Amino acid sequence: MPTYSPGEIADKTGFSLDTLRYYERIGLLDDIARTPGGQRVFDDDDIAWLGILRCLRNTGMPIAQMRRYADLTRDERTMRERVELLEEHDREIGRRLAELAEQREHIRGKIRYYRSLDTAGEQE
Amino acid sequence: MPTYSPGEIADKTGFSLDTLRYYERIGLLDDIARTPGGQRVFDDDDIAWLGILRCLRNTGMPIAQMRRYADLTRDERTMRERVELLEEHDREIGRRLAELAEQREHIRGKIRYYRSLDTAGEQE
DNA sequence: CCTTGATCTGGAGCGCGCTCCAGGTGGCAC
DNA sequence: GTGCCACCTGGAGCGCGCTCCAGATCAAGG
Repeated sequence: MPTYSPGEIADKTGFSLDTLRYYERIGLLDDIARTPGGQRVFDDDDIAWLGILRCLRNTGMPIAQMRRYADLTRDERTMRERVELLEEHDREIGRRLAELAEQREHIRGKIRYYRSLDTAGEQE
Repeated sequence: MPTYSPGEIADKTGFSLDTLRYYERIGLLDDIARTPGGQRVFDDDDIAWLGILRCLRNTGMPIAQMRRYADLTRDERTMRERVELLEEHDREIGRRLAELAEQREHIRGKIRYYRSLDTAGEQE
């Protein structure tokens, strides 16, 4: 299995080195392998997990909830709870999509309004 | 034209009293009328403006950009720039909608995966 | 070896967007 | 008048999610 240095992982995942260390500190990331000298060594499983974190993060999940999810993944018997957590998050995303789309219409209405004024003003 | 106390406005707009004062301090809100004694008095125009702010904020516009928009509305000759600002924001919303929808699919895939494991596990 | 650049640690600091506080004033009901 | 609650001001504080720093160590090339 290939391994990667922290710098490579920062490039691949888009998380900064500081963020990777921060995530490890707060328990979002655990058991990152180390060289005998203490430098971190990542593998493809770590990349996959970071991909999940990136996805949850980008969809607005708070860190506290991601930690809860991370904790659940440490116990094999928590499939049900993981599904519940993700489903609640999915519903949250649904609400945000709906709100965003609705508010977008207001903004577009505003744009049309300005455009109409602008056109009217250019008639001279 | 009816007028409203700060408390009524907080109720109507969902902004807290502190946030209303904060918005006035940083220049998102100006010329709020006052009683002779110095208490704020809002009117329907203020409510409309706060509605716009609420919309921009709910769609993730940073305060710095809302300030820029607020500044533009103080000059009649800035219709073009206002439209540009709103259109850029509209595009930003579009990007966020697309990203949210895409990542949601990943999460749903994850849910389906857990579900399949769960069902398999229940066969005993 | 020695250099050089990547990485290590613990802890302080930051930017955003509010939120809270102390101490004082306004204004309406009684 | 007198309560009493709403509201005022300036400024400090907070929660989140990183981000930066100092000073030390590691690892690979020459």
